[in-house]
Amino acid sequence: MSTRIEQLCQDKGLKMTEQRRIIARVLSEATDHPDVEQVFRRAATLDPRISIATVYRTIRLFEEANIVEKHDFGDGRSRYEESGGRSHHHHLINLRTGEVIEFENDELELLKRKIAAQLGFELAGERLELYGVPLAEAAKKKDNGS
Amino acid sequence: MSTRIEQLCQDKGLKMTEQRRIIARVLSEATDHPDVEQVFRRAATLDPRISIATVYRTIRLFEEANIVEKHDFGDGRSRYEESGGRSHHHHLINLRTGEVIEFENDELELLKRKIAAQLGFELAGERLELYGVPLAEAAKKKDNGS
DNA sequence: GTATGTGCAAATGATTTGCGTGCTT
DNA sequence: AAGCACGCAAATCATTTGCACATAC
Repeated sequence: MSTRIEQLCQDKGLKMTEQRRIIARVLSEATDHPDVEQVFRRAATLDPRISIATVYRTIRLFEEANIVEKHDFGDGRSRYEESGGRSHHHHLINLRTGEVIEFENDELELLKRKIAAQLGFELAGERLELYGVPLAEAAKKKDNGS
Repeated sequence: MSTRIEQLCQDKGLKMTEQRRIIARVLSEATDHPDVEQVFRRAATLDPRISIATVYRTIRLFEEANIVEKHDFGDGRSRYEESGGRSHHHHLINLRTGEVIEFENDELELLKRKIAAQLGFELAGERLELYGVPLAEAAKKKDNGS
């Protein structure tokens, strides 16, 4: 009983192998949004007897089990993060630096559902990223609400 | 001077070849969100002396010139549509059927900008798709606003 | 013990690119 | 005429998969 992910795996009756444990740990500890290659490298550091194929397979497994979320930030590869690691949020990508900023917004959550409902759907998933340029490289002292 | 796209190409000083004209036309006339393969097939119908490599090159060219927008609806390939063809809109994908429904929502537009501004950014781009399941296969008679 | 997972390397699928030739300006 | 564009086929890149072996339950 270490990672929340390990728990979920057992709950779902998945075999808990050493490599899955490692990958679960890497994903749990990540504060960024690593791609498969990065997960692989971090995992290989903890245990070299791991192959990138397994990382792909495991991440896909976790994804299908809703244990991790897949993101696409525009570069070629897919990025991942533990679902529910923090509360529901979205990402804003700084186009100058590539930095990924997380945000959450209740109004937005309501609005998305409302829009889906108006179209006759129940919201089952979404993809939402904002891309922005700094308002003024120096004018960022307004986080308090100005 | 036929398509708006052709205009833009000339304005940008791009050579206007027959294949570019064809591809421009296909994209202009599309009411769906074709992938490269589909654009290729439609273009090849109009003029068989066109290769998929050219379609890739041309679509990428158009994309970089902000003439078309790229979308990713979850299946492997990228989908395209003419920018500004209609007003600014987003997409809701019906998870049951794969159908793509376009919608626009002013409240959402304002909210996105507001969120970006609060984080210290000017909104420069975004990616937003909703995925939904029909509320009830039959309860879709509510398009009028109920 | 048996089903399932893993490593490796080859396969795949979308997209890109080098090269020699053709067409637009 | 000169440069950019095209077609073709080979190359890339991320991701998937077949197969023989290893491991969790």
